[in-house]
Amino acid sequence: MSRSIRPDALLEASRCAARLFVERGVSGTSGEDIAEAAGISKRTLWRYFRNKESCLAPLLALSWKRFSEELRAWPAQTSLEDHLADCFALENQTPDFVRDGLLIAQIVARISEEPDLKAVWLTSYFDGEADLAAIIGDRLGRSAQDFDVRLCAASVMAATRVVDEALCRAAIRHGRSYGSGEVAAQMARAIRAASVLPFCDPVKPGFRHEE
Amino acid sequence: MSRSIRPDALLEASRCAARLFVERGVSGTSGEDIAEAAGISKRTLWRYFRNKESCLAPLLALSWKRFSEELRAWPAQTSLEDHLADCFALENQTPDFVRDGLLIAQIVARISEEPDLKAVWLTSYFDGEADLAAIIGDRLGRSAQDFDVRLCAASVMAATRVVDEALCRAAIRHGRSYGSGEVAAQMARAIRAASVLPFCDPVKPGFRHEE
DNA sequence: TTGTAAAAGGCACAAAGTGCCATTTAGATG
DNA sequence: CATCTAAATGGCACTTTGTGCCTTTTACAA
Repeated sequence: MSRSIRPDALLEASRCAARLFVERGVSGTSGEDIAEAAGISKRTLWRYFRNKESCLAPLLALSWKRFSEELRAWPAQTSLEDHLADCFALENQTPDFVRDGLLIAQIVARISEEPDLKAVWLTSYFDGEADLAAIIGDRLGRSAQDFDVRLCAASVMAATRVVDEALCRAAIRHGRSYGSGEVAAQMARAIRAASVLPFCDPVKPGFRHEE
Repeated sequence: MSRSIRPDALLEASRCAARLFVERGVSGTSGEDIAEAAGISKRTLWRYFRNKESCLAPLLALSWKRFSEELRAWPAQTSLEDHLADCFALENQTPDFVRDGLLIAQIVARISEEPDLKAVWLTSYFDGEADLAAIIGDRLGRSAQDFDVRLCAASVMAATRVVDEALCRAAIRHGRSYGSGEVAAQMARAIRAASVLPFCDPVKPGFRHEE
């Protein structure tokens, strides 16, 4: 009767919720369904998550975390295009990442019908803006609190979101399939366009952007 | 006992909810409180709104609608700076607009503590992106569905959001007060910076932006 | 005035979410 | 290994949120 220890039950529950939301929609899946699928009690479910929608948040946050860590590792001498091409190359992705990415893509393809999913999804981008500001700030030798850096981060995040949404919709709903190079190129183009500050090109260490 | 007819009970309920959320927080106000304040039954409240948070949506949507209508009326020969200065000038604002603006500012100043408010707030910006894309598209002689136009709209919306948030926080939480000219200038600067496409300067009728 | 369609209300009920306390579990310690 | 402890989980009663279904009221036209 004793179960094996689950090291990250919360994240696993988040994945279960995502799968159910995709299969049956949000209103079609109850808290009980999610708890059962995740192998936890309802009480624990509501301890993990504030409410039904936010069951998704940890999965989205993880996905952003993996991406933002790759951005953190962006060498100062490399252009955005080259770095993203490298990040998105399939051989550099763990199977876990790919599985989660597919799940998220299915969620994103549904946001126009599911206002609750849309809300968590938007929130996760918003929450990522501070990280992105830190990355951009580092690259430019500026503070992450600098207003222009925050502005730039918000713009770039919005661009990322628009591309994500467009690609997910096209892929899931219209069966369009994308090579990793194509994804990297589209993303790089959008990010570059949305960059108020010049962080996309190779920068010298110690470089400091002038107003 | 017969009450006067309320022409826009839903919007009024939205304002009541906003006031209560500001006074007592979201979790501190029940559906019953909102219904009572708005003078409607609980049943009607839940017909008006999908859930507690989204009670705010109509107020936020109205505020965006008023702003987007001013942007729609932006003469092609006027620069962004001049037009915004005009829009924000106090003598051009109805008392209603000002009252709602103050209420919204109080909400926005609280979003960091209220995840549910944050979610509706972000959603309302997202929902406005299509309008903004239409406005930008018109100004540039491009389609609102054009990918670059949507990208630009999303970027500009993000910039608007960052400025809104910064000003509301500074005003409400730190007692900073802004003249309408100052607000217009900050907003114009951020929007211009975030503009991927050149829609901020006077454009000739029939002008068509080249890739 | 009466007819009528839409909006609002009442009420019972389902689902979401919390408070409180008992139980289990993972380690630490002797 | 036995035992102790703090944290995580579960159970259960209860509140709040939200819906289904039906009745009543309201606006307005004929």
